[in-house]
Amino acid sequence: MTELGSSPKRKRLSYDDRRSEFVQKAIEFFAEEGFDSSTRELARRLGVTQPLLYRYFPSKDDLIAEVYETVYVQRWRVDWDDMISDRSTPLRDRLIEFYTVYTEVVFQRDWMRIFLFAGLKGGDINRRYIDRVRRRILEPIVREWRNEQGIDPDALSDQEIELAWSVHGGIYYFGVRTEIYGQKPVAGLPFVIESSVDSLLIGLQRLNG
Amino acid sequence: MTELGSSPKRKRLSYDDRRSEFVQKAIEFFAEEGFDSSTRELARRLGVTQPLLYRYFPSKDDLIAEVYETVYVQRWRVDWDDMISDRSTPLRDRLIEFYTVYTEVVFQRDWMRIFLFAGLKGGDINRRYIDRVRRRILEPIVREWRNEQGIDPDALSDQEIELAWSVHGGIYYFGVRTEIYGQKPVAGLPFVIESSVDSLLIGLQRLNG
DNA sequence: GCATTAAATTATCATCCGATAACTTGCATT
DNA sequence: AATGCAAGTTATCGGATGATAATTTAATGC
Repeated sequence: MTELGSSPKRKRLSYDDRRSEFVQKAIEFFAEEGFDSSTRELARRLGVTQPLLYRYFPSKDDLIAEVYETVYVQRWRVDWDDMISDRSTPLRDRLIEFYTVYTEVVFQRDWMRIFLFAGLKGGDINRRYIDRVRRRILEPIVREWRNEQGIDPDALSDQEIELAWSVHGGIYYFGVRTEIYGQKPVAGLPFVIESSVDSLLIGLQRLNG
Repeated sequence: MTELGSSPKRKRLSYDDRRSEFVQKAIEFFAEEGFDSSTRELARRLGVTQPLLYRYFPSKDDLIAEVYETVYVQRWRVDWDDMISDRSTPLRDRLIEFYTVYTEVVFQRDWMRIFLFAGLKGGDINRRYIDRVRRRILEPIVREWRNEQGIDPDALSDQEIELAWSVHGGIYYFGVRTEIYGQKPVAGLPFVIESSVDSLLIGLQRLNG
């Protein structure tokens, strides 16, 4: 007879299984409570003792580093690049589709909160992520637009990128308001994505008028 | 002969002076180090002993509450309302002017960091601030635009507000990128504000097309 | 079934934290 | 100059925290 949820003596997992279980729970835990929360409380929620954590991670900071790695590297989808560059469909449709799936990943409470915690902690994770967004999302978008217009895709300007940032930020901030600050959105996410994409396309047009 | 910076025996300030000195330094301190940082370190930077803080604030949380109050209530400029509603100048100019002075206040490192820390801490400060932005900034903007168009100012729709949020968020996110994540902006703030305002005006036009 | 080994726990340390109580000292009033 | 009082410090408490060492215990190979 086992107890509810987990058996009373849930011991002796393999090293790899235990380790990934720790990282997974640590993501949830630190996302909700912040990185200043105690390893004891994390261990309590894992149903293990606190010193056990130190047999898998040399220090708390090492565990945190692993949390970063797992969230930001693991959840980046490689097919996003293809979605943006798939010239068999109109750019507007591509961008709406991309931001729909992108926000499915990014508009998750743990993702957003850990991103904010990391940014305030002052490491370079956020800077690196932002660079990646620019190179892998914004610049390709502008290039695709320029290609569709029949102008040199590689001659993109700083203003075009900054415009893309504004639109991207507008969408992102929708997630912050709803997921972090708990604001009920007055109109839905699909509307925000569509009008933002249109706004970007019109803005690019105006810049190259 | 006094030492550099402050006299060696800088004692006996009046209650009010000391209190506001504590609050002011606490804003800088918590903005940089987070609210989980110790009262001992804060006292050290103030050049006083830690128990002295407790003669001015019953608890650490009370001090933090005062930090919130000071930053968000004190720095809100009452003339913002007038700037948005001043019908002697074109709406576009008003909005550019407003966002120029608004970002001068909001794009400050301590303001932004405390806002983010507060949001992650989970109180209702951010929700209340966001409500205020909607009621005092976004709704007036949309009403002004509708008035300029000769349509009922009070018949504003959810989509119009959400559109204003996207533009507002795009501008705000520029501040987050530059002030929090330390990203060098590729184009300057004036460009972001101007193109964002234009984007809003065009978007409103499209919604009412 | 017994030994080996690594998973997991118990016990503990040094430090830090928020908060309180008791004591000291500078300043204004007379 | 003596006095009253509030500004400021010293000392300390109970609890939490990251981390380490020693010990126990469950699974695996023979």
